[in-house]
Amino acid sequence: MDSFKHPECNSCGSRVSTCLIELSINQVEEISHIKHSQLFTRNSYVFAEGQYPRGVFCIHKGHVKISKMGADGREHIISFAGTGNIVGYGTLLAAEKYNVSCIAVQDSSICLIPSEIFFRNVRENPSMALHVMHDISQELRSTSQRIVELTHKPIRERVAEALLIIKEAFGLDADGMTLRSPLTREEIASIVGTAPESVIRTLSEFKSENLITTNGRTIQLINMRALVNIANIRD
Amino acid sequence: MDSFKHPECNSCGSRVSTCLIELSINQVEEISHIKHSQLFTRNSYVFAEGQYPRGVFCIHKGHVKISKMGADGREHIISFAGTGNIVGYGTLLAAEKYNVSCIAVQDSSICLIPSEIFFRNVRENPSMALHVMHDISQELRSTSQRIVELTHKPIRERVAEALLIIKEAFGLDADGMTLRSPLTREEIASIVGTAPESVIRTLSEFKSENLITTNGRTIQLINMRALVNIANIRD
DNA sequence: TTTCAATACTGACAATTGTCAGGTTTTGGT
DNA sequence: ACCAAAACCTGACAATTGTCAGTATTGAAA
Repeated sequence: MDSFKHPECNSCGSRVSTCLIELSINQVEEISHIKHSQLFTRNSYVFAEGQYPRGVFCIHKGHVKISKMGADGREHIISFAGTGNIVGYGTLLAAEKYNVSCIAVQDSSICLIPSEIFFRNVRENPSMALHVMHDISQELRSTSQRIVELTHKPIRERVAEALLIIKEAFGLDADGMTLRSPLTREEIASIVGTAPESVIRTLSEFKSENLITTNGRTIQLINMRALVNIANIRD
Repeated sequence: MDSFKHPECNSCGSRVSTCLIELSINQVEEISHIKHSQLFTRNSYVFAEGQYPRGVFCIHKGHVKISKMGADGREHIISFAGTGNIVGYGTLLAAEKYNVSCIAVQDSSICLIPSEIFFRNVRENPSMALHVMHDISQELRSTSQRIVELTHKPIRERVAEALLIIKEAFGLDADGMTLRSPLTREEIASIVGTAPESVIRTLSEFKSENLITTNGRTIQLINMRALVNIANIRD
């Protein structure tokens, strides 16, 4: 979590893949000066449930999980974000405490854009405002989708889907099949909404059906088509 | 679903309880002329999964459920909205097809504000834009909350919580305990994410523990405190 | 390289929940 | 007020999933 040389906003992926694309060069320049930048090591908190937001976070490099503690003390992972994404504007705009935590799953370089400057730009720039609305709406859509999948699908389908979610979030190695994911089996269980043992058992099934192979913590998807089928996705 | 005499926006509850409060009298007047108004009977669709949005819906009077079909063909109810609420701006802003359906659970009077006029107001009025963002963010928060509760709580807790959700959405009769809800046991099951039989069984438990009484479809909450406890809510 | 704690895995068992089948009551339309 | 359809309820059973206990493997730090 040490401070270090600030990345330049101008050349940052977050600038072109998010609502910041709506800003002028001068506005980006201003943000570049005002923002804070930090390194977060794996498992360190970017923000935590119950804290008050002080701005929005740009992921300059790395990956984070958005998760939430259940009443029983178990984690549930709601989504992932990676290089070029912005996290935390939902809570900022709702003007409340965070109801989720954001935790680095890899060593990550992340910048904080303070509330005031974010709000000022949203207020003065209708295109940016619409872009933000668009992004939050998308988050809402995928969260609603997850509700239905978590409540109405058996574990086998949900584990298959989790593998696809991980692939989307972290990508594959050059071989086109090895998941670039630092997640433990327990974290996968927190995506699926089940116990780690159930995940492990399902992964063993998949192995014996030649859909995947594993090597320690890493997983290779060797029959993607079949996994998509099992996951039973329509959208 | 017949057309009928249009309600006046000026005196409508939606005007003061939503983002429309940010509009000037003239702007409200304009909407009042352009909007369409319809009566929806119980179980008729206000909009359906897969359709393209043509605007946002103001609930002048009545209640709707926002729900989604699972891959197994079972309904899941994500949330409710009632008199004075606006539904559907999430999808409109995401510029996609609806991924949820909106269905009247009572006979309801609902107005459609066309996309163009909604977008124009959002674009020209930063306060309205921020208000919309605020509301969507709140929806996102409660949807995230539901994910955790649905995946990590046993049925008993979720049924207790469903009763409290119904109370919030529909209110109580003058006696302070009878739920003003037209929902069937199957619909309650669609909130809880389980089979109707499981709901009925849990309600029977609650009855034998003197937490509720039932009279046909209607339910009286006679020990709210205990129900809150069982629901195991923290926020 | 060695060590040790964390993680991965397996099997057996228990608990929860879903499914099916049946009878009863309620509801809404005529 | 009646009737048919829908909704409610109960019990028995099956299937899924969670829990616990124990071993094997891994990988990060000394």
